[in-house]
Amino acid sequence: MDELQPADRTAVGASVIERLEALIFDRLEPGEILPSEGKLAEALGVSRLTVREANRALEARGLLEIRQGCRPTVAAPNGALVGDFFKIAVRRDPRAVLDLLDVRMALEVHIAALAAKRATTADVADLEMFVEAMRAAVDQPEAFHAADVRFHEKLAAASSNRLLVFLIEALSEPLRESRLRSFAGHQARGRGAEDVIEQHVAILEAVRRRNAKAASAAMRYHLQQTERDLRAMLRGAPLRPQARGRASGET
Amino acid sequence: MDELQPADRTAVGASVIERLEALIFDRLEPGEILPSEGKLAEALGVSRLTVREANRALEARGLLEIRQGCRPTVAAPNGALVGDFFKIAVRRDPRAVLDLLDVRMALEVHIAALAAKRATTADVADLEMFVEAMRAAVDQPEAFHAADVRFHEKLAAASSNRLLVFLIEALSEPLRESRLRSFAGHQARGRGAEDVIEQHVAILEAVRRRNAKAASAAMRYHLQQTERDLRAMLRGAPLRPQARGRASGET
DNA sequence: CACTCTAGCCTGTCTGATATGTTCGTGTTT
DNA sequence: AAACACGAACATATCAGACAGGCTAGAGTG
Repeated sequence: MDELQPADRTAVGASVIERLEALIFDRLEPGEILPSEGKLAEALGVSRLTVREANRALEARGLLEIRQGCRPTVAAPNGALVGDFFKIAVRRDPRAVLDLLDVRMALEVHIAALAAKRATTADVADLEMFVEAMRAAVDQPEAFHAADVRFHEKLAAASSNRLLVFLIEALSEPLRESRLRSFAGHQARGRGAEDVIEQHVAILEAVRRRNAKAASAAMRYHLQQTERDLRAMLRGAPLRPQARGRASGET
Repeated sequence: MDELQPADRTAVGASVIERLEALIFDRLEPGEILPSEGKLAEALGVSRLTVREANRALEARGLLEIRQGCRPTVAAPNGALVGDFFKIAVRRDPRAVLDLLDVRMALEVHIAALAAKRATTADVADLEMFVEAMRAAVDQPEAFHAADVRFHEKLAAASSNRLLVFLIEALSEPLRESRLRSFAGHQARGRGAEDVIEQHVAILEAVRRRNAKAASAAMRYHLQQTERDLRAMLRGAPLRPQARGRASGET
């Protein structure tokens, strides 16, 4: 009698979402595939439409991946959702970029400390490699920036905390979109690149020595310098409206 | 020729989502309402179903609120999405709770420093009030815990960083679900409550004195103690399976 | 003026049909 | 025999029309 009969024709969707969610968490691993919409509709006693909407909702929550022609596959957790949230916040209020920098400071400083405690020798070797890549790319802003990002991502990974990795990942996207990238390029061109490398070396060496406090301090200094240069550049050339190819055409 | 005509009948949904997104960000404020599904379908030249799915997708991303009978309203940004992400991560791997504690440590330590720099006298007064509430509730675990949470939320607000507020909000939900709440109650019963109050006072006083370093240190100590006690309790009585009313009945 | 109640709007769900993308087995070719 | 091309079966994407149930505001009543 407790089998939920479709007496209420209005809460069916939510019920289907819950049941699919339970199915995904309790019986399936990331990468596995779900039955097709038709099969699920029949099994759950609802229409294909309802299953479809449930699938889309779960996709939006990062639990499923849906492509036309293929059955839905269970998605591995990733920071895309959180990145979306940050992007939305910035889009609603551009000043939120400064808040993003605060968040990054908080996370990276802690990451540096954790990495100093938990990094393996292999991790340290990888970090060193990225610093070398930066040295080799002082004249190539793109490559320099890429190596910079990889260094920070690797450091997050070395903290052995997957959530921190996701969060750093989520932060880098909206920060990059906010013209901080062109800034990084600008930064790399001048002799500032050497300072940036030096700051990364300081972090790396602190991690190698397993000195959490020094790693935190080095990271804090690095981000403070980055933010200071950024603010200086923004004052110098404040938000030049991105010159896209769009001349006119606002539907 | 580049006006997206519905020649492709397969990318219509994504296009509608993008257009609605632009509409929401560029022309509407939180609280305003969108046209009904039917109107939008007609205006965009697609079927009601497509608009409906777009609406649900935007709802899942935290941009809309949809209730039966009412037209969709633009939602204010909130941390629910991020909270969902954390909850999902924990559900996939319960050990992620420890990662959550790391994240909280990172954020709260930074929040304490920012609050020391930015808090107004009114903020400090509010914080003091919550400490008083904790003092008055040493024998009422529920109220004690509530005041504790309010203190931390208020501190985040005093950092003048809305993203940090959302993140703290997002963290508290899954942490509470992870039986940390019963722990807080347990903690409040013993004389540990006095220690906890003392730790909050230390944070409060550091903020009042505008001493960012001291505030950070006090917060770090507080969270370290909390985590230490938590681990001790988990070792003492490891995950007692929640005794619900369910005797038997797994579908 | 306050209260009720209903008509109309809106979302929730179902049915059935067509278009488009994916996969995999089959058959052909080299 | 192996590699490639092709098509049938399957799966999702979208459309159209219909009905059920929730919500709101304005008409009507006391």
